[in-house]
Amino acid sequence: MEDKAKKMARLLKVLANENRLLILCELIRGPRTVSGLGEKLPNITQSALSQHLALLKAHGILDSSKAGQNITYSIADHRIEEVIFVLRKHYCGGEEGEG
Amino acid sequence: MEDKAKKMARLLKVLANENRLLILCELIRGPRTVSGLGEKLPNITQSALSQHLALLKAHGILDSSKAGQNITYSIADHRIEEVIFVLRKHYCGGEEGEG
DNA sequence: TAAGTAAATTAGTAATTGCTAATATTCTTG
DNA sequence: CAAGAATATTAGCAATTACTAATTTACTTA
Repeated sequence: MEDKAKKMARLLKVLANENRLLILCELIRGPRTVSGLGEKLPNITQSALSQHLALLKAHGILDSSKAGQNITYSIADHRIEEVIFVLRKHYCGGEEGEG
Repeated sequence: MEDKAKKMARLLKVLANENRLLILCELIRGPRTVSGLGEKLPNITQSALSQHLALLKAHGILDSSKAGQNITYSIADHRIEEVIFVLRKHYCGGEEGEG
C-alpha cells in the first residue's frame, strides 16, 4: 500500500499544476500540435509549454508524433481522462468544456 | 476555466503527497483519532501527522471533533472519496483496502 | 546554403514543500 | 496544583518546483 500511495502521489504531483491541467484539458478534446496548444493557452510561454509537455510525456501521460516540423501531442494514458472528468464533475460545477 | 484549473491544481497539490494519501485512505475507512492514525501509519511522525491533518482540514477535506484529550478526524468533503476511488481503480490494480 | 519556423534544452532563480527537533498547549488524573 | 498523555505549533533547512531568458536543434523553403 505504501508503494501504491507513493505511485499515486507521483502521478498527482504531475497533475497538480494549473498549466498542465489546462494542457491536459485541451488535449482531452483532441490531439494538438505544440503551436496549436500555444495558441489556445497564450499564458504559457513556449519554453514552459515545452517543459510541461516533456514532463507529461516522461510520465507516460502523453504521447507525441512528428510531422514535418510540427509535433503533435495526444493523451496516451486514457485513465487520466476519467480522473480529470471526476475532478471536473465535483470541483467545477459539473461543467465539461471551456468554450 | 483558468480559475477552475487553478482551483483544481490547488486541490491536487494537497492530495499529491504520499503521507496525506495514506491518511486519507485510512480516514475513508472511518473516523480516527490522531493517535489511532499514528498507530496505523507509523512512518509518519507525530509532528508531521499533525501538520498534514491541519493542512487537510484547512482545505475543507477533513473535519475534526474533540472528545477529552483525543481529537477525531473524519472526511468532511466526500467528493474526495470518489476521486481517490477512481485513482485507486486505475492506478492500484483495482484494489480497495490495505489490510 | 541562408533564412525562417517549430520545438527542445539549459542555466539560473524565487517560491514552495516536507520534514525534524524543540516547545507549547490542552486535557486528565491524583 | 503536579505529572503525564494527546495534539498543535514553531523555526529552520534541504529538496523540489515553475518559471524566464537565452540558446540550440531540427525541419522547410527559397
